[in-house]
Amino acid sequence: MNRVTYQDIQRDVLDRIKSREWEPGDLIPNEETLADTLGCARATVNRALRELAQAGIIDRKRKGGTRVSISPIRKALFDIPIIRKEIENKGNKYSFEILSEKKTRLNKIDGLSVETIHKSNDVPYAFEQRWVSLKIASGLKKLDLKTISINEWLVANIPISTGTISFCAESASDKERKLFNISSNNALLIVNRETFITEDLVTKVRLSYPPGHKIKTIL
Amino acid sequence: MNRVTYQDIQRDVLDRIKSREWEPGDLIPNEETLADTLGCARATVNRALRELAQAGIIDRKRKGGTRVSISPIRKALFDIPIIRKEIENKGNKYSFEILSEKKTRLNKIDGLSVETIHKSNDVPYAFEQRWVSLKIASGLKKLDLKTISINEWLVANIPISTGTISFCAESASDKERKLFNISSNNALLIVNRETFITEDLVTKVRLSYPPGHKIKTIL
DNA sequence: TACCGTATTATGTATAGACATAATAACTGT
DNA sequence: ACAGTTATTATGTCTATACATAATACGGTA
Repeated sequence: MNRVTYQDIQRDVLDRIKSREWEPGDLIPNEETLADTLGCARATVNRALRELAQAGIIDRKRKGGTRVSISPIRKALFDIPIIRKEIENKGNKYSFEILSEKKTRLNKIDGLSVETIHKSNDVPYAFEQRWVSLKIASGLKKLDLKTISINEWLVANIPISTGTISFCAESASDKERKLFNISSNNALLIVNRETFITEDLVTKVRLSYPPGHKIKTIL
Repeated sequence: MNRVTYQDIQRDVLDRIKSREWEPGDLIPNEETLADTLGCARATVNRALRELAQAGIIDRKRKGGTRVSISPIRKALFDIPIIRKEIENKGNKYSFEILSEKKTRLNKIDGLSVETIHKSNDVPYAFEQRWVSLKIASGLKKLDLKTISINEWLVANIPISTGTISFCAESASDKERKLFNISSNNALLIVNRETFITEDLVTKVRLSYPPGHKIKTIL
């Protein structure tokens, strides 16, 4: 006489959708009847369905009821780790080198521009061009930069932020061709990130990865 | 005498983290004391914190308590829409053209290989190379292919699936250079997707986007 | 000291009941 | 037929309580 868990309910619902008992667009029974037929409380059904809705599997509307999502805008969750961890997780040695560092202005805000090359087992792994607001960078002493990368410093010291991230492809510049030691006009994967703390641009990063690099996730 | 909602609690917690009252790595009060000080039920605090944990803001462990996550921005949620919608959402006209179609085997499984070019206002937008398992493709008649793309047919007809997605950059092939009308050896953004239904590979797609294309999300 | 069982603790989950809210349906009078 | 009001419905949320479970701390025994 085991209890019905919210995960049981999720499995049940997913099975019915997979078996096409409930097809995309179909209205499924309401929480109360589901609770009755499954033998559990409505709150439990609610939690199960709420999470499925978050995942984009079903759509819910007050009074309108719950239906199987018709064009599931599938959502892919990517982990954006610290580069050091990304490398160490592969069992490789991480190191980095600061190539340049100078004061610049971005959108009329004083800041620091830093170029870093991240290495995996001493082989260039990613090239980082970063601008950091001086307001933030003031906490960033020269000493720090010798031991940890800005990337990591920021993550550890700026707990909450919002921002945007985008992926695109670009041909390698001369500088990048030299850094990654690639011969011809090759394709780099570029990640652009802007980070804000309550409206203020804190840092802006362009990361370039050499040909062959993949950013992967499981749906 | 308004009630405290779980969203109030989330705001409160986020504010304390932003103001560095609670720093990365810090243990925060347990659910019961939070409920007492905020004047609400533990279940409400639980829901608030559970969602923040899902978002990667905090880490929770039974008996261990709840602490502010050390590397907070590590998850990015991307929407993977149907290409037609992606184009129509920009207010452009969607069309597509099937370039080739033939039976092939992949991992000893019979299937159909189809090459499609997706267009936005009649300009090539993305090039799709897809393999679909014949078991699945049997439901896919010639008629269907004239009116909707496989991409869309699959999304509408295969409600639930798991799989992998990866991004990378590649230099354009001769074929792609012609399709996108690009002059030199240019960088394409490549999206590779594999979709499974309970262990069985259903479809495998390689999508290539011309130089300049961006896939973006808000953190 | 090393090991093993037990107590403690914080989170995880289920429940019944209540009320809130958004969206629709039904009804009303003009 | 129409616009405006009211009723109904399904989801959304909060509460209080209970018990489950994972991880740690605390013992005592060999």
